[in-house]
Amino acid sequence: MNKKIRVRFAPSPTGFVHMGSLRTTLYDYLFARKNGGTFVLRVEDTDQKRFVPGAVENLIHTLEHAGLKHDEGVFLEEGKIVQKGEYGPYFQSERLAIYKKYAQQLIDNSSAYYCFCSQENLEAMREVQIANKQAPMYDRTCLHLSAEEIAEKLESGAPYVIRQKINLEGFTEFEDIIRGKVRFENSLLDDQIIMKSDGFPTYNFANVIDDHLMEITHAIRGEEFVSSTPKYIQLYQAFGWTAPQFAHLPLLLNSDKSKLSKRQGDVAVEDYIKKGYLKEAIINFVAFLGWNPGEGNTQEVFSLEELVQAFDLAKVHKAGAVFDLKKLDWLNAQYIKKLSVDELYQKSLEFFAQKDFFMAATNEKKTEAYLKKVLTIEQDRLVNLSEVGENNPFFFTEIDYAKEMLFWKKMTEVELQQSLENSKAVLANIEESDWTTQNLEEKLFAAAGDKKGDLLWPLRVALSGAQKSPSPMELAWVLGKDASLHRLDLALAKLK
RNA sequence: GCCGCCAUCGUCUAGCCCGGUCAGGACGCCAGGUUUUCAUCCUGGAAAUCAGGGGUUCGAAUCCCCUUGGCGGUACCA
Repeated sequence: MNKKIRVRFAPSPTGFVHMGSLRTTLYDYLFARKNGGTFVLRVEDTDQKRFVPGAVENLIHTLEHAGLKHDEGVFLEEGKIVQKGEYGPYFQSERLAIYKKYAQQLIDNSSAYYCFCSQENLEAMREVQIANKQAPMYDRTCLHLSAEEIAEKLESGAPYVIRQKINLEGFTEFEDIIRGKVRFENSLLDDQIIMKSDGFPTYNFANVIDDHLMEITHAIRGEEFVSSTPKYIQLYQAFGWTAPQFAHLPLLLNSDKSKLSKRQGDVAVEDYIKKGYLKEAIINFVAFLGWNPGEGNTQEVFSLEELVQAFDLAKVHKAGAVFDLKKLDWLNAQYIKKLSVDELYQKSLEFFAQKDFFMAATNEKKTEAYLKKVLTIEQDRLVNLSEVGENNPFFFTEIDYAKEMLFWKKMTEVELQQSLENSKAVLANIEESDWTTQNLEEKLFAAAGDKKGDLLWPLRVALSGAQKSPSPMELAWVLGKDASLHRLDLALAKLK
């Protein structure tokens, strides 16, 4: 009853981390942290056909990047996969002998049996059943084989699987932490395969064996496993084991409410990282898809630590949640605003490096000091890191623009020239050491009087070549005195 | 088909367990303000007859029943 809480994240290594998997892991993590439990990472690599090289490394890397550190199981150390903990091995592919032993135990106590039916026959049987509007279920042909027949077939090396012998009487029910009581009629349960003909266990079997052997107390997983849970429970019963507590999480949905899929957009955590979403924003966002602190709490932005404090598995919803990028964007912008310029700079470098306009820029525009100035201005305008510099390429490139853009409202050419000369005089009079946005603003405002547009608009265009840009003071500050004066000269040259 | 789960603004949701404020917040959207443009920021607004229909009750989003719709499962995938 007071056993130490142990949860596991048990992904199959298919190559990338699905957003849904991230949320499951996050809930595992939050639940473990909140309750002082242990969080185990176990790799469910029982499907050899789906083996993807490098998937495990990628998986661990992504989880660690997200900050969801586990305590036990499979880790990555200096690029190498290592296993830590007293319940290993943590790769199911390395536990084959264990599954074999337990499967044998079930055969010995008549809770499982050999099945020699071919896949073609099974398929044909299923088709007939469906045609007859019956539920597709194994017909137990092999359950009735005599001991001699079984021995003979095994002797001859015939391929076989091992099936769980379901107890068809009565019903099986369990108490789901999220859904409450769920009950299934046993007569509807299928004699599912627990050991495949290649000697590997199915997820349906390995999951039960490992959760028990690893002393998992709470099985937190996706809703898609609800209907197989009664079979797992029968397995626990057949062994005389106590089942863990179950918590089945609601699904993540596309905007059309179908299960979140690749076809309708990016589903991999890595995709969002590459697009410049901060891990904190992704975690925060995904945490609220299917859960909410409730009780009138209206806080939206939560750090991982705050999530640990507020999290409650019982408050997780039952209904699926649509994955709404707009809210992710907003959250990401919030997190970007909270960054220090140093942090923003560090995180932005790789994104700058992806831009042609940046790579083509002169060296003095790639310095740390210069980029930090650019980022200071952009911080409030960024939705994600990948758009860094994108809206203000004039910080990096030479500019060109039509002369007409320089005019503010109904200004004449003479007035425009005066305006630009005026700006030039003001800027020329400011010492390099006083070159701050605050001081620039003070001096420019003083020179502009109450007709700010007449002075500031031409200056903006002269400095940026664009109609939409940060303020002229900010532009001048980033560009520096020399470049600003130079760009003013270029503007004046257009009037000649 | 069969089994199971679910159902509050467009979206994420609070409220539901312990019936009784104009059903609250956030994103998005619209309008206004700040402002030299953009963004930020501030203010305001539209937005759910609480899926529909029956009950129970003085009173139901909240309790009960039915219907509908959506989703999941029904593999030698997980």
